[in-house]
Amino acid sequence: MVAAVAPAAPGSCLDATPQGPEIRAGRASTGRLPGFKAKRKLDLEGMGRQGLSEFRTPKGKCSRGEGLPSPKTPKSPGEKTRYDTSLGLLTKKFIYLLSESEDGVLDLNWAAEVLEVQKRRIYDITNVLEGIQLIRKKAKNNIQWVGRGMFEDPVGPRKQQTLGQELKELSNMERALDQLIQNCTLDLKNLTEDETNQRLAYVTYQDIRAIGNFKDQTVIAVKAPPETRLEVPDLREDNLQIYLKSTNGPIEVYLCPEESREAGSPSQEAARSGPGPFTGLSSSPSSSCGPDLIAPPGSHPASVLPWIPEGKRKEHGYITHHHLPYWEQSSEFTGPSVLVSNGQAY
Amino acid sequence: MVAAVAPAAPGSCLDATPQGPEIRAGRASTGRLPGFKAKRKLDLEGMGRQGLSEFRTPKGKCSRGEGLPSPKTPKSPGEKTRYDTSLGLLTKKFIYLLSESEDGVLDLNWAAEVLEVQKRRIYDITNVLEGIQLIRKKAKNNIQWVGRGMFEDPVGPRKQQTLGQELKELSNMERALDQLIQNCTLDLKNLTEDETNQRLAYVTYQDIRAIGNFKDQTVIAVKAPPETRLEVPDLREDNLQIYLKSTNGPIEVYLCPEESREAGSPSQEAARSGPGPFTGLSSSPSSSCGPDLIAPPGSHPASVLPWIPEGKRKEHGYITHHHLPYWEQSSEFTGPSVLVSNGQAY
DNA sequence: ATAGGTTTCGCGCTTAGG
DNA sequence: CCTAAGCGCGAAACCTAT
Repeated sequence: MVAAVAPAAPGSCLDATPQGPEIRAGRASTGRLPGFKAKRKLDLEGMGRQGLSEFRTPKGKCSRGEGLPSPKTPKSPGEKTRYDTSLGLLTKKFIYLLSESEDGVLDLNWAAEVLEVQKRRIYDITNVLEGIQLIRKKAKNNIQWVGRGMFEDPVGPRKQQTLGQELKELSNMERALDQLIQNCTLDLKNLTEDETNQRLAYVTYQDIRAIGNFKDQTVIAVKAPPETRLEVPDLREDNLQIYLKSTNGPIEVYLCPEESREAGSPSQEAARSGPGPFTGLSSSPSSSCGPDLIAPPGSHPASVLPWIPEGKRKEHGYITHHHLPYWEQSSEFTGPSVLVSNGQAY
Repeated sequence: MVAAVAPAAPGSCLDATPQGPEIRAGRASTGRLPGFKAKRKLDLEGMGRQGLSEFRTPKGKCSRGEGLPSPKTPKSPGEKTRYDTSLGLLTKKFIYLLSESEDGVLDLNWAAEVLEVQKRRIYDITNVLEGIQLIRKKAKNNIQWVGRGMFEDPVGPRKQQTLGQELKELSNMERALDQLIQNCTLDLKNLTEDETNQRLAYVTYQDIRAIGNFKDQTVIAVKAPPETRLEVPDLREDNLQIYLKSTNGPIEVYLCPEESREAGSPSQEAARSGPGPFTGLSSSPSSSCGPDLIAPPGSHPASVLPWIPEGKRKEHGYITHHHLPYWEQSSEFTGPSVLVSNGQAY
């Protein structure tokens, strides 16, 4: 359609015996006059808008930082140097055109026209680009850009699509789960805020002790205001420290003693303080107000703190959380009601 | 050196009148017999190890998922179809070779030999690849792969190097800081473990209250065994819950009352319990053992818990952390001694 | 410079394949 | 019969060596 060597209009000043390479005898078999490309079409055809001009012949010296060799031979102004028609430059132009059109689709014929080259050359480019899969044949005379090709990370188009699919599915899954979580949260909130429920929302000493996981464990219940922070720096074994901070109110902590031991003599074991890691505060026979809320260092499963008195159960709501806006982006330490037990998060 | 069309040894069975395309009269100017590529070298030359064989002629149908058109014409077994010699396939092989050699340098002559193609074709490839700057001419007959070319994200080689540099510097910085942290930790550990220091390592009620940050804040000191876990789920504002778990021992919590208020009547404000978020446990006038270690919901800066009695200071070591092995990979909640205050981590 | 040798590679003939 | 592309001639661009 486009290509085909024009027989040279018999009167064109351009074709009239140019000073191109002397017409060698050889290869004359085909009626084709060497030198000068005869196709031009007429030059109109808006050609790719602006840009693209930056690819023009680097006439003067042109400080070519990288890329193509560096076009020597500034030669005569009207002549097109070899560089001007090089595949490399042409490729750049081609890629440029490709980048222009969003959706990365490009018509080869149009490209050939705009770039003023034989279609043949375009094929050279597309073939290679297809090889590295940066491009794909979309239809006749139509190719399409395809992101990242093989290199960089060897994800074939197959794998690529597979992963894309998987990603989409996982996203949906996540959204669904988020929805569920939100629902649950809301339900819980409503359940909790209900006046009726509030009266009954509590746990007794035994309730907690009854939980299997708490068997032979030290159980401490802590109530702290919103935004309370806790930190347990890991020093070395044997000892442990925790930093707690609260802005919005006091923190309450209850040590839940084991049911098995005779409940009622909490301070009994507390006296048995020894040279453990907690020799400090814990072992001090507090003097200010009654029994310290402390268990001695040596006796792990022991406990000495007052718990919710059985008779008063009605009054105590353990699961009383409400709304609090989270300024905190760290979702780690925000929220109401804390129940600390052993190892596993609960 | 390598290329150059071999004039065909006058006796080679291969070149002796091959059945290639009939020798057309035209273009005979140059003494060159068409058909068959005359170069072969001898086929030895280990050729790029294994691999590459996967690029061989897709003889049978070959379920070609993507990429090149799909080579029809299984044709006669000995003949090379047009697909076999296509630029696209060749490019793939070429890129493969390139990927083989680390450092991404490749000798074009060698490539031409291995791939069994005329050098000319290699040039077609390199020119295009150079165009998109995926490749760079390193030297004569030598090109080099260059990561990500223009598209994808326009990070020029300049920017790239800059970022690389920055990355390295930051890594060093990080290492240095880690070192410092470790030093500090060690120092602190030694300081703490020293018998002499242990006797004096404590803080008094006033000491803490004296800290500027704690002005008008509720301060709670918590001592918990290693591996104690705490969680403060973020529900909604206004309310807060904390979950605490400890396997290795009891947790101790002290509420540090404000100095300003007359110290001595801790239970005073405690009685003023109201319908706040902490109506539950906190407001209950505990019956089991003296005053509850709780502050009422409404009065934030209030406190009611017993603190370290002034007279006993000597006994109490607040900063008594020792070694504890961390099974936990989550370095969040592991370690001894906790001091909780307001918002900012401390 | 000039000549001779290489390496690159524009260019378009020719043809496989639909 | 026409498009897509393999293919290779031979010139330009590069190198030495004279």
